[in-house]
Amino acid sequence: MPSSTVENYLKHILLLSETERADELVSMGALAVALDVVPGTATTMAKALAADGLITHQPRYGVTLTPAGRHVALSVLRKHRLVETFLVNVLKMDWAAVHAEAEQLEHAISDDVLDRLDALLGHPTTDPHGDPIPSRQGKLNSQVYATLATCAVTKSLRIVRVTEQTAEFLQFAEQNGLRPGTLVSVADRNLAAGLVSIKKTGARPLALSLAAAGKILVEPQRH
Amino acid sequence: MPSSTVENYLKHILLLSETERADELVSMGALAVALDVVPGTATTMAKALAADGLITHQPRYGVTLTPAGRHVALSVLRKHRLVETFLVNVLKMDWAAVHAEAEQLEHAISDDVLDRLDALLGHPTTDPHGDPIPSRQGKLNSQVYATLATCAVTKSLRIVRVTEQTAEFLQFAEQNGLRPGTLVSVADRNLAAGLVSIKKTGARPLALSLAAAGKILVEPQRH
DNA sequence: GTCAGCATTTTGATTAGTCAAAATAAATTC
DNA sequence: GAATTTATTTTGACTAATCAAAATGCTGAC
Repeated sequence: MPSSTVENYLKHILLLSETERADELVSMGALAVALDVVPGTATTMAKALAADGLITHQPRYGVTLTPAGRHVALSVLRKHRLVETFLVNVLKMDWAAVHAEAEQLEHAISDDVLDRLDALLGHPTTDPHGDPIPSRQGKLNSQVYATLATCAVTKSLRIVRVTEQTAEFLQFAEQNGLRPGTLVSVADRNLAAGLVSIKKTGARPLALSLAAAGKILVEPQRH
Repeated sequence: MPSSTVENYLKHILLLSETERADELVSMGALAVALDVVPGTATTMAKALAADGLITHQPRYGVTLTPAGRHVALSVLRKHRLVETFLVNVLKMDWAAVHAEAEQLEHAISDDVLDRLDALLGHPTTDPHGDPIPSRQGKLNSQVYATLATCAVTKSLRIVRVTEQTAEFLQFAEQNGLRPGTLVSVADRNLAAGLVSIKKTGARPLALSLAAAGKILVEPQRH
């Protein structure tokens, strides 16, 4: 069994390689920041994971997951997102609090318990933040969506995902009703000022920084 | 936060001191066996826990929990038993499998999640094996029951608890319908042969070793 | 009362994961 | 193309938890 530490490294390598444009290596710097360790620690761990065949390490350039490493990472991510879904849907926990809980539970839950949880929840495909849940077979829907920072202005949009884990941001989103499923439109975008103004039907406009708007993924509203 | 290792030491000290007659010290030998480490490791850890004020250590004689240590131990035990109850009652898992699962989850679950689980389950006072669940305030019902090895013969009895964690024994008990709540009577007890013969109403008698019978706690049947 | 047997403690070593800080290599600037 | 900046790697050290095996100290038998 991989340790929780190993699971965390692999999970974050997966998440970082999703963020970067395809088949880019994940840098030691980015990995160290994600795991909150000094860069030297990330290098040491990278060598150990490479020796175990879980990642490939191109010294000085970065790492990628091997199939074996990706398999572990997807399993951890599936646990994380199903646990989050359970905590919100069944235990009625706050959207903003569940990430921290799931960080712990994802390493303690067995495949058997996970399967039962999955069935109890009705085999969901996304978690409460709209993040896709890897399938049991390890398939991860990584569809590319527009964000409130990049989509066309005034179009009728549906929020599909909020890609930010901090309780702070999620609380803000919650309070302003910016959850997956919510219908919004972009009223105005001012690149110079770095501001996006969005509007929920029947509510007053809300200003977001471009950075914040970029965390909210949307699709054209379906009818 | 105490590490999982520390939590496990404290939990097992609590469990061992429940087993022993009151206010006996828990020996390093017993502790080492319970935690599956060599005795020297238990000694080393005992000194560390004593330095942290979680136990008192009488060198060469044994250890007991301080109030602070007992508090941690009870919290872990509460998590363990509520998780077991959840796994059996909600996820419909097998009686025999849940102990191993709960060993992991007890260290990963927060107090907040635990409270919600407790409410979801309707604030149970015992887990599926009949083991008492410590209250949120840290009260542990440690009522002393007779066992099938010690109770009067032919009396009408109700099983209240099965004090054995191994999947093997629990599977055996399950298959023979020896769960908490089941009504049984002791048909015969042969101390020389070390055998107890028990009988469920409307079933044929079942032979148990004295050791096995001693794991099954009973009370006089209530009407 | 001495000694053998046993549990406990001590000692020295190991592994996983980490940090601080020095050394090195790559990229950027001029 | 040399020099500076920046990222990465290396080195040495530390902590938590563990084991193997030697040393110690109770305890009960004689």
